[in-house]
Amino acid sequence: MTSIRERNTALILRAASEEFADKGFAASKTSDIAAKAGVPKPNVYYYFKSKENLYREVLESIIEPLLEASTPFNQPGQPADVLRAYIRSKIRISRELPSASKVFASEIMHGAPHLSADQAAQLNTQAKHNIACIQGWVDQGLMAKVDPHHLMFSIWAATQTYADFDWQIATVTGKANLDDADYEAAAQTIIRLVIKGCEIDENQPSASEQVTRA
Amino acid sequence: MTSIRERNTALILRAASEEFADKGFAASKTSDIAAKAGVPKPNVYYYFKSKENLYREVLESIIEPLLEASTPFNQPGQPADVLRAYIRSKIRISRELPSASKVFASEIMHGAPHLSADQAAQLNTQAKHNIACIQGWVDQGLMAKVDPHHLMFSIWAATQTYADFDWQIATVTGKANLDDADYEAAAQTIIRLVIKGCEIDENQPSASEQVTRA
DNA sequence: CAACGACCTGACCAGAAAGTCAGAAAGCCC
DNA sequence: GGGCTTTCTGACTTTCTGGTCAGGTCGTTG
Repeated sequence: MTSIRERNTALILRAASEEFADKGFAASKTSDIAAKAGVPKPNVYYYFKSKENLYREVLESIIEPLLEASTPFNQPGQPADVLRAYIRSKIRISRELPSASKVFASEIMHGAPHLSADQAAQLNTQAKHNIACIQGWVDQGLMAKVDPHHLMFSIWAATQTYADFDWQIATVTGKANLDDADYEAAAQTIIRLVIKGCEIDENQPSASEQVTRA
Repeated sequence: MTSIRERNTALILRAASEEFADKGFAASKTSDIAAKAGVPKPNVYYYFKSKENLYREVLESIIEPLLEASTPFNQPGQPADVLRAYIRSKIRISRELPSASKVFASEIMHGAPHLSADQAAQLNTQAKHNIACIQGWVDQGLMAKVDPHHLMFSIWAATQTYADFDWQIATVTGKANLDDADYEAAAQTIIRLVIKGCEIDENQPSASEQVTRA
């Protein structure tokens, strides 16, 4: 029974997520994390060797969900269905793991200095796969000729923003917290922009037709 | 001739922008900023009273450009034209003021603790105006019934991302820096998503027609 | 050219926060 | 209950960095 260990590490990890998300790595104090977790500071060092180590573990906790969000791209499906599922996954992450999401965003914003080469490679590989997948659809004439890189950047940004810039969203909407309906509206708006934006233009030849004519 | 002062404050301000953008407020050292600006540390304190003060000035430098980007909403125009102009302004800011943009994003991400009430109010007022403007278009049947809040969030996010998450963009595209063509492609992609997403659906009654029938 | 203020400098200080440690307490297993 | 490991504790050290200061230099203006 290492239930004490499990309990405490979980407690510390959660407190650390919130603290790092709130203030950033450098501005977060281990003593505050300890206080928030309800344990004495030396225990934080007992379970995690250092502040940086603790930070890395928080960061790691978001990598898997992030990779998992891309599963729609790893299975066969129509462009619209895949994109819809992907957007919903990303929105769900923003909603359910807001702190880890923010920590990740902050990490990326500062050039990912704590991300391991392996983690970066994993994320990058998946991203490139998704982009290649979209490029494939474009080439097959299944969707309009939209730049897949920029399309992905927009989707990432639009979905992440609900975690990262929650203050701005709260200020503008006047609601401290978004509810189910708000997240549904957010998902639908982004899905609409993406799906409509990817629809093949009526009075324009599709990519495959162009190829045939060339 | 206070040209010495002007020169040095500009030098320090630029160095500070980059440093704060790169590492965040807390992780930035005034000694590093001084070194990057090519002046001794006490001079930083001579021209700016404190680190926080310096940070606030950097932050302030982005407020005006940000407000200015909304000018398309303050003049009459067709929805598509206004949105197009707005997106291009925002992309331009991301490109031309990447450091200040990042500092601003980071500030918002952490709950805007250094933003003055006045600055927050200004930004908020403008944001609400833009959203009301879009809502007006929807009500007049000039565009599809898209939630204006979420539309704005998506536009903000999609355009900001080129400054904030430049590392990710560099990693995925494999280019250290985006060139003119890349920014043009980015703008066009976002514009396409937004314009197509806002187009009135053919086989759906517009808002004004609905009102007439009601 | 003198004198006044703006500007520069290296050495210094104070406080805060990361990290440590020796030993006490609590669990756990036989 | 005895002995082992895990967990806890408060007091301590160390390092780092924001901020200061006394005095020097420069440059501008009468």
